Amino acid sequence: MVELHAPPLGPIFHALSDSTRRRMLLELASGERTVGQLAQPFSISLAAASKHIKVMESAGLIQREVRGRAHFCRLDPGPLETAHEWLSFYERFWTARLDVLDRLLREEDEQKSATPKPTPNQGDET
Amino acid sequence: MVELHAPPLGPIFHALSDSTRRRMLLELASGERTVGQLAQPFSISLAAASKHIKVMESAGLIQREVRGRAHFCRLDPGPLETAHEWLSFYERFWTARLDVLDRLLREEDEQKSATPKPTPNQGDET
DNA sequence: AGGTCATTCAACCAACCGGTTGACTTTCTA
DNA sequence: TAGAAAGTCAACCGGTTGGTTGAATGACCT
Repeated sequence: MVELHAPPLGPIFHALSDSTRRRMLLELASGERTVGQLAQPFSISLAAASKHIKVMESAGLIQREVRGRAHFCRLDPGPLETAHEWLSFYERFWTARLDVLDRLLREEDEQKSATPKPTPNQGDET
Repeated sequence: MVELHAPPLGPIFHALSDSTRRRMLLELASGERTVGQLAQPFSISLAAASKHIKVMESAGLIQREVRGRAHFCRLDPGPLETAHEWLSFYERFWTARLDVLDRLLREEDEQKSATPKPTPNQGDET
């Protein structure tokens, strides 16, 4: 375990629930950005962008360094890892679903080669 | 690609941002549950639980089947996989961070055995 | 020193969120 | 068939959210 005091999931998922913030994170994946640089692609005021950044900062997703009059933000991947790990618990459900799909396709394939009927039964779907 | 029309991330992350809903999902990991069963562990009204369930349902996390007067809910892992995949994009950041930590520890270790200086130079960091 | 640049702060607004209560519909059961 | 049980719905409430504007705070530039 690397995270010493794992950040709470609520604020992390809440920060990620807004598309503006997700796009800002994507931008930060390319490197350090100032508040103004992060705000520039959006048609919102600087104050609104500042609020978005504060939401991510208090969720631990962003770290800020003030150099002169500019505030430089950089990505902190820790909370993203925390969220990723939380989701991994449910991984067995979607892999299981894929296994079922795989099994169904395989069975259909076997039936197709065993009984060469031109229009196989569609099942109860529709 | 398995998801035909990937569910939007906003509603998914929003659904996950509430701890009551996350606990309900955990409960659903053990199998099908009715609305009443999902509400029971919490000190909230049935109507409030019903709203939570509707939030998850419209995010695609839950599927409902009405049998008689009971509504049975079961987990749909698709949106969880979508969120997991989205987060995986940032995986390189936390693994990179671990690599750096690893490298630092390794270097410190090498220096300790090569030049047994008690206080090695800290570099230009600070 | 004065002006401009980068950013936050405070106040305000409409919309949404999580919760309640009470009325209602549908289904099961005695 | 009357009542209880399982849920939803609509209305309401206080708090939060995402946005705005205008003023304030520092830091850089000339």
